[in-house]
Amino acid sequence: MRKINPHDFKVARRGTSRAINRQIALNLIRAHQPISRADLARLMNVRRGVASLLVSELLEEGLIFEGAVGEAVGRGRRPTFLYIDTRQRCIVGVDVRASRTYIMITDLMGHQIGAVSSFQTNRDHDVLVQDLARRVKQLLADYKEIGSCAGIGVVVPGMVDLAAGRVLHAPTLAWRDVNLRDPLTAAIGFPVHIENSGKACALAQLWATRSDVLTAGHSVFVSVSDGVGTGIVVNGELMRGRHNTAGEFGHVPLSIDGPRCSCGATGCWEAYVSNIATLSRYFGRDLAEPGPRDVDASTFTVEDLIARARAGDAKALAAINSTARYLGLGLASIINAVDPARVYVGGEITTAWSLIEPIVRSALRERTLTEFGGMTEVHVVPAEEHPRLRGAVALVAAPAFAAPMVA
Amino acid sequence: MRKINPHDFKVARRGTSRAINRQIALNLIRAHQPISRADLARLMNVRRGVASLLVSELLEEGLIFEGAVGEAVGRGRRPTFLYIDTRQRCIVGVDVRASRTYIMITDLMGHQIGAVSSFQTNRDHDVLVQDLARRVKQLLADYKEIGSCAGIGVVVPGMVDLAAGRVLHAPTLAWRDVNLRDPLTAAIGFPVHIENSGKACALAQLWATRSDVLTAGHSVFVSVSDGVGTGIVVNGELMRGRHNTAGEFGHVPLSIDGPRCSCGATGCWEAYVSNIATLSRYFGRDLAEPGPRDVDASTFTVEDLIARARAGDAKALAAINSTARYLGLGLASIINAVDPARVYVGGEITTAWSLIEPIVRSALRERTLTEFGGMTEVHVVPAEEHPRLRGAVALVAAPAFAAPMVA
DNA sequence: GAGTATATGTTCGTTGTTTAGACAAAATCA
DNA sequence: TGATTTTGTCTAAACAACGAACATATACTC
Repeated sequence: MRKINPHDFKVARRGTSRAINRQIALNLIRAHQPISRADLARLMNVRRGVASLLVSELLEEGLIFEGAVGEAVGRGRRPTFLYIDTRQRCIVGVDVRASRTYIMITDLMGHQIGAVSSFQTNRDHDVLVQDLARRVKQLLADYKEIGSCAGIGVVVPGMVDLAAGRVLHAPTLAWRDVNLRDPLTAAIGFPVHIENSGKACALAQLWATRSDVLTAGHSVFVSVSDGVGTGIVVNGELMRGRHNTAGEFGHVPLSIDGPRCSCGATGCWEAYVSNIATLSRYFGRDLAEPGPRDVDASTFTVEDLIARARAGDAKALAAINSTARYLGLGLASIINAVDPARVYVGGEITTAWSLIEPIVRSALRERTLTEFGGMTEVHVVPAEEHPRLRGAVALVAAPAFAAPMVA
Repeated sequence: MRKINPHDFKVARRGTSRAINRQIALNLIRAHQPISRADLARLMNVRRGVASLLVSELLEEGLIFEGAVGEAVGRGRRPTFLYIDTRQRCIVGVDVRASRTYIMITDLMGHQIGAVSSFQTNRDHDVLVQDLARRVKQLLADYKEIGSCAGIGVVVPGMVDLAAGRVLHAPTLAWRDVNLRDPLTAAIGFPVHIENSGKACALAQLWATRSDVLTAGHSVFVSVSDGVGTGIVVNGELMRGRHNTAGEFGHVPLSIDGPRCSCGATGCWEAYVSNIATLSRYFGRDLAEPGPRDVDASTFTVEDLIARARAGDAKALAAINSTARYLGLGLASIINAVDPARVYVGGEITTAWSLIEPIVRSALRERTLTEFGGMTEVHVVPAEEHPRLRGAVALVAAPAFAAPMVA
């Protein structure tokens, strides 16, 4: 039950019905391919004639293509199968992180082509833009046979002004109000989309075809790394808020008297569960504080810590278990606030999931208000799936499939 | 950019464009009445012919009516003004609270008719249903000349299963899984809508005509009384989540080591800012704990406390100031999570707003992540506006104006 | 192998809706 | 009194869903 905004609405024009049904058809083909015109008509509950017209329109625009004639199910004429046309177009996804920047190339469905490459992130954004432009151009040249590029998606660990294409604040990169989109667009020559990494991860899961049935348009992505990034999907739409800064559950407190957080406040969830927090707990001091560090502490990662815990280091296990408990307590707050059908968790800590899952779940149940909330599905997204890169790709791929704005 | 759910979508039928434009027209008349067909056509950017057809449809259905011929602005034929037809229909709003239950009767626009009445809440829900049915019937008989009743809206301080019309859990009433809707419908004979009070308050503000311009579909309602109720509006739609339990920011922690909350957990925001928490702070002990209470503590209200603070009682002022600070800290979490254009605050504590606003604002700024967030408008809703009763009424009134479900 | 049944995909007339423009009615101004 | 302007209605054209018929292609049956 949405309210129509009397100052910003979309009147239905002559072509609106067609536009709506066209997008529905496109999405059904995406979700059920290979699929025939007749099956499409049955799914949409319209006459075959209508489905045929919609299909011919999508064919003309090159969004879908007719594959081989399929096998007949019983008797009768064999169907001609339809597919999303992922040939001749590609998407480049870029994940800018504090230490390294990752690049991936995919087809229009977001299927990975070739390997993920990476290079050291230069914190001077002008240099980074040049680095990126060179590498993206090289990648597109290497995969020339795949066809033209539909766009570049870039995710950054910080807040983004979508309209201006600017990174408002990225603490780990020490960026403030950096225009990344326009210089990149100018240097590469293809449209560039920029977004916060947590939001993009949530988008990627929303648009992943496998998630269709269960999440029903309500899901949450929590990315635990140096910081904690979150993206919230409500009613099938990413929650952006008034300034595209919604969804920052990483800085909701667990204890306002708790440890200092990178954001300047104290006791944020992030200050309890981020990789830095976990390592600090292990080393028994605050790694965020400036000061001398031994070699161990500066190169030692959470993966190393998990390895030690698995090898029987009780102190390592205790540090991870603490993080697990705080993770569950924070997830409970998100579940109480959003009531999602599923929570996705990504980040290095998930490699220890078999160790920590019971602790996470028990902490989660401890603070969820309802029995349903306590049973909320928590789904681990392993690093090999490259959730941030998939999010970057989704920035480019998703708009073509989105519902038209109406009413 | 909403995703189309390939398992639950709405195909555009022949009448879909009409249905969309009909609702837009209805909303524009609601927002701009009195308005002529020609002005409506200009606002919608359609031909006058289309607007005329839409209007005649709305006239036939009795949703609007033609008023007197208006004054001509310059030369030319005078316009005939259109209005939402609030005659001959009424709505009854019911606010069930732990101590008392309130009843109000309004027209279809939600404009109050007569005075608000109230009676003591009987915690036996069967008795309460009978009490309510009798009083609502009496009220409708008293205002017989207003016309037939479009429906009864009931708000309760607890979680509600909308599909089943059941109150899942209302702690202050000690209700669990109580079917309120069906017995009430049977006893009164008009459709009954039940909803959580925080959600309903948010709905009422969303549908209040004055808020159209500024909130842009992103707003939050926080109701501070015995507990803390919240309702979140995202993209012009109330955030319900998978089980209609979304929006419970009252139980997001300020400090997980903090005081015990009625929900069973510790350190919830509610345990810091609810009226009970404020009074406990003043009396120096936990009022939620069972045990002997002096007369003072059981009849003394937050309003009394505020009166003492205004009269110069330093201890009272300190208790209120603490609440103000915690209020601001919690609001910051909501703002970080939702990034609303405006936050509405209701409840007894708002009568002290002139005292506490600077403290609330400063605490809010302390924990908001962005400058924009820190500037988020906080709007006090005084008790005289009866926000919960308006919410109850909105449950009945809003569906007629909502955008049609499409795509 | 011919005929029948069945499924796919196209075509065509019907109905409903927006779009474009003309027209009558009503008011102001010269 | 006539020109001008605005409102509201009406008509034809374009467009899209609806409904049914038709051609095509395959499998099954006798």
